[in-house]
Amino acid sequence: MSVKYREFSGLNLPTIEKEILQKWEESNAFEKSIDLREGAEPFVFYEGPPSANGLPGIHHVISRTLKDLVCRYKTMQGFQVKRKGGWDTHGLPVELGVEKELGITKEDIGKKISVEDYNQKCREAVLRYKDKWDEITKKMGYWVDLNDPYITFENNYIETLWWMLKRLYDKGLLYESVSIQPYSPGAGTGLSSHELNQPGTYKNVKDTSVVAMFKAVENEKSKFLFDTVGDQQSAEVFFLAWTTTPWTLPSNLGLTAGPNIDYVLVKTFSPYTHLPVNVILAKALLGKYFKPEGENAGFENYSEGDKLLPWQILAEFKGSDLEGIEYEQLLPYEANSLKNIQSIGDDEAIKPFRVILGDFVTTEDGTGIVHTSPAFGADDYKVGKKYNIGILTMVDRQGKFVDGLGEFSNRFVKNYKDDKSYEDVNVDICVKLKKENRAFKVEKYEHTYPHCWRTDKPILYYPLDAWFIKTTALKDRMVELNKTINWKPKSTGEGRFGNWLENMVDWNLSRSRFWGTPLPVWKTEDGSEQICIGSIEELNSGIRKANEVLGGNVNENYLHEGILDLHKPYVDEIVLVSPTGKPMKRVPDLVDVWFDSGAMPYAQWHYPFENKDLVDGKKTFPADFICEGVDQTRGWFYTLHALGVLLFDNVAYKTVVSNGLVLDKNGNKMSKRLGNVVDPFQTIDKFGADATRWYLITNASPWDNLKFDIGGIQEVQRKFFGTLYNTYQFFSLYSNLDGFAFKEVYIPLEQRSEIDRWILSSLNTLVKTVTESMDDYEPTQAGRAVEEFVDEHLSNWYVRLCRRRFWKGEYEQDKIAAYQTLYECLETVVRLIAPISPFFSDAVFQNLNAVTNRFKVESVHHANFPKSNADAIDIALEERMQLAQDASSLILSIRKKVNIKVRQPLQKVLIPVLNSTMKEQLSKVEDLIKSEVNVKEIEYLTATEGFINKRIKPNFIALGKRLGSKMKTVSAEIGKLSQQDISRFEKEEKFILEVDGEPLILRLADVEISAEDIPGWSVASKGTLTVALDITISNELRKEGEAREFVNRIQNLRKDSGFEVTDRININIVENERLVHSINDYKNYICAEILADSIDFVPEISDGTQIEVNDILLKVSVIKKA
RNA sequence: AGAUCCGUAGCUCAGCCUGGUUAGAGCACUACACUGAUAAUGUAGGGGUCAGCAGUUCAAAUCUGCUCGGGUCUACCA
Repeated sequence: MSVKYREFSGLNLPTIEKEILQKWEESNAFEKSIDLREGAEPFVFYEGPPSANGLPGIHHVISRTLKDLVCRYKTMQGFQVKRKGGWDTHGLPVELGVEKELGITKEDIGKKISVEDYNQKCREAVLRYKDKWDEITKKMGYWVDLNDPYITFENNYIETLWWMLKRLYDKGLLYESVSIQPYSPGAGTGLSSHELNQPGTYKNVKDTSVVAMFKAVENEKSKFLFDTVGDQQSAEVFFLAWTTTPWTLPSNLGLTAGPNIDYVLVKTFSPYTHLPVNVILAKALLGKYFKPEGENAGFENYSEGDKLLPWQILAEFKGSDLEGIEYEQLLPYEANSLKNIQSIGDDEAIKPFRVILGDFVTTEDGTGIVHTSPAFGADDYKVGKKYNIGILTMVDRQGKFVDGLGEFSNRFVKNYKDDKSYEDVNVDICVKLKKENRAFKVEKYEHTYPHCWRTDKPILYYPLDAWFIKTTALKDRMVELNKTINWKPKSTGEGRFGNWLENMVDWNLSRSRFWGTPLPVWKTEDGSEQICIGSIEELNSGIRKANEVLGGNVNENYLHEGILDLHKPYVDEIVLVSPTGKPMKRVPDLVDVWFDSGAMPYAQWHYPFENKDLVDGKKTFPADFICEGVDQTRGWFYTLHALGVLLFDNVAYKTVVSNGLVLDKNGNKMSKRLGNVVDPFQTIDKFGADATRWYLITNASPWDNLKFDIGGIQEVQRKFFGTLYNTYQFFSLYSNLDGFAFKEVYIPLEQRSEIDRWILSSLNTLVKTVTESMDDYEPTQAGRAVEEFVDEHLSNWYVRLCRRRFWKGEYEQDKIAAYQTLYECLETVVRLIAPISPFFSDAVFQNLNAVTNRFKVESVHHANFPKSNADAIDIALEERMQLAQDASSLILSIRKKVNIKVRQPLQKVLIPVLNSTMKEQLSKVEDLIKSEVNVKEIEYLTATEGFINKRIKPNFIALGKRLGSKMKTVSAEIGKLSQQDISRFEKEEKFILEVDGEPLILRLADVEISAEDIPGWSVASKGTLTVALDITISNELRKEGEAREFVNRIQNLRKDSGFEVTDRININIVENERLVHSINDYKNYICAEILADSIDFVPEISDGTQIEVNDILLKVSVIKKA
């Protein structure tokens, strides 16, 4: 037996990991883990591509740990798990980073720097931190294939995107429309939601707000209003509508009411003109404009100076009653005439200036009637479209009013030019309305409003042309298929994602940026003809055709080789030709980067131009599993799902795990600003990837937010890895001495001792638990179960109780059984934890396997996951071991209380047994208890009246159901039972209780009886288990105790002297009256324990050591035999 | 504003789905013990209005509703 188990010199996870990493690299362990499963059933995993233009953070480590552990687990379960990596390379963050670096703004692109150069910069920037990413990937033990990653800016990738876009186009799911988007007149550009969410964009501002009065037209529809008003002098009826942006009023086309909101018609006076008026507003908002004491008061006596406005409700009705009522245009000018409105929309059916209905109306602010200008609000636009009230954009892209608006023409709606003499046009509009009896209330209103992060000016919501994917067309199918997806946690799928699907709007694909996938749509100048390109080949033939048809130098740079780069500016230089022979230019839009990532299932394989079968043959589609942060719910999870359903009528993933955020230890979000960002490199270097991974996984469920605390990693390192390490060290120490290499036949379970069968039973139960948890994507449960096993069962019970078996005696059956058992536990545990902590598990596995060669693999990651052996599981055994642990713990606590150390043997323990099962269970573990607590015998007490005091209490679960409300009375009655009653109850197994004059028959199952006390003994109890300890120390016991103390002291001396465990010794003791009997009586025992060949009492020792045994001092010398 | 997750010991978390009468564990703290696993370990102790309020129930940490606090996502609107 030349090969020995390698013994670690100390637990240093980072060092072990470096070593393992090197081995993995040398042996291509990752590639092999896939190759070894060639032909096996695939388990499909998609890597959500990170963007390498930022540094990896600790939050990347958690989601990658989750991905990695699932993939490793599935591999060990026999699946082939290919893991193609990828890089997300397009998009705004990249562009902003480059702009910052170059010190330019969007406007400079094409001026100070050409689009070509700019995009080149972006291309260089996207993989700026690739090295850092590769490093963290390696160090954290994330196995992913980065040799052949998909990169979203590559032509092949973009070509697949084009193919997809064309398919959508052909299906009629890609269309152009206006959408109302945040727009910065100062910067002259639309803003993405990302830009709008920059810190500090939402500012508290005071705006001039106005409640405007829209005069209702009297006709058949509005008759019921005017009837109520009667023939007052001024029979005018006004709708009140509030706005904080008076500049939108010239563009007003409708008034939106809530169909179920209660409205009232109120007779009152205008606070400004003091003319009698009748106004309509939501009933719930009356209090905002009218004082209670003004109701029905003094209309006749009202005069201009009066503070109190008299008012009276004339009628009450629902919003739905108002639908269709017309009103006079508030600010009519040339530019916003009905004729113009209809000609803008090219539709004579457009009918503005009506009351329409919308669900978005609330009664929290304003009047409950919303002034609606479809150009300047998304809700307005939507409802306006539904009612076909047209659209007016009376503000140009610079942020000023257009011509034809009288005195307001060409005035900026906000001070976009930093004009010192700027006068707020909103105020002037309000003044005009006041004068014309069209304003009911004008005031400054404070609210938050988004500002452009670049110009610091308030943004406008502005209609811009954009391309959309008609996701709403397949909404039902998306909802339906979502129900088949296994969401972890479930609530995210049903709640956050489900709601999102229910409220889906069409996907706005357009981005007016530079670095991204160009939308492959070309249009003729008049827009009458357009074409969507679906491949490079199609584009190249279009290039040639256009040159042939249009002649001249059209596309001359692209005739020879075709297009080489599918980005701007090149694609924009291409002119195509329409069927009717007109030139077509590309629409300038880029595609939302989320389309890039949502397309990765297909684009990563350049589908359908290559690898067609991978997708069509369902070999790599859909994914069995994906995992990202919960913030991806409406990002990647959505786009994957949308494209999967839209294009393939299939889910894109079967299981999705959305992990929570990583917060700092105080629960704050990590941010550079706060300086609380955890550097994953430092953490891993210091504590090791395994401890970090284990901590991240076991500390909280993946979907809960994690409060990241370095202290927690230290704890994991010490508690879990330290314990496992110690257990392994213990094993290797002794098996190296004994030469155990698992060469002997596997000893059948029935021939092993109780404790061996117990730990193996627990082990198999553990395997079952872990497998179930992992299958259910609950790694936290799995990890915690292993922790408990290693700590509580394996280390603190099995090894502690079995230590002697390893170091004492010959290498025979029982010892071999112990080795086999402990070995099996270690070998199984490391395979169980391999997915979570890939390094340490592999180190231990390889150390074990190097000696025994039980697995014909190089790495734990090539081994199979353990399978639970149901035959090895013995629930009764596990229960009685628990009983033994509890009993021991109780006895030790008594020893502690009366201050008798464990080395002092005691004679007897009494344990009252409540039934025969309990006695049977206890007697099977009797020896364990006795040796653990150093007691000679255990006596079982059966119900002997007077000796044991018993306690009885109702079994609430059983009785509660039966008794219901009588429970309280019965509970009290049971509590009153005497010791005699309880005995009789136990003997007869039933008891009749008088409750409210009625007999109630109780069975034993209806109550819980426990032993409480044994008068005259030292007792302790836990649950139904009670123990009593005989604490008298006889002379014989005292001597044995002293012998044991003596052994202990000598063992310490051996250790201090640096003797080997196997060295034999001779001992001389200076004669000592008080201990001579103890030592002589137990000489054989002592010699056996301390490996002594002789113990002699001598008159004097020259250079001995002073030791102490139970306060007795004596001098000894220990001599190692040569 | 809506959706969702979370709130249990000083800290990190179990328990909640399926309600049952002394609410657990680890860490930390205190004291004692142990010392052929020792960068360990055992025993004991203090420490809780289970965020708050209300409801359902014989019985609520557990079920329901509301409120408060924290996080995230979406939206930001007259």
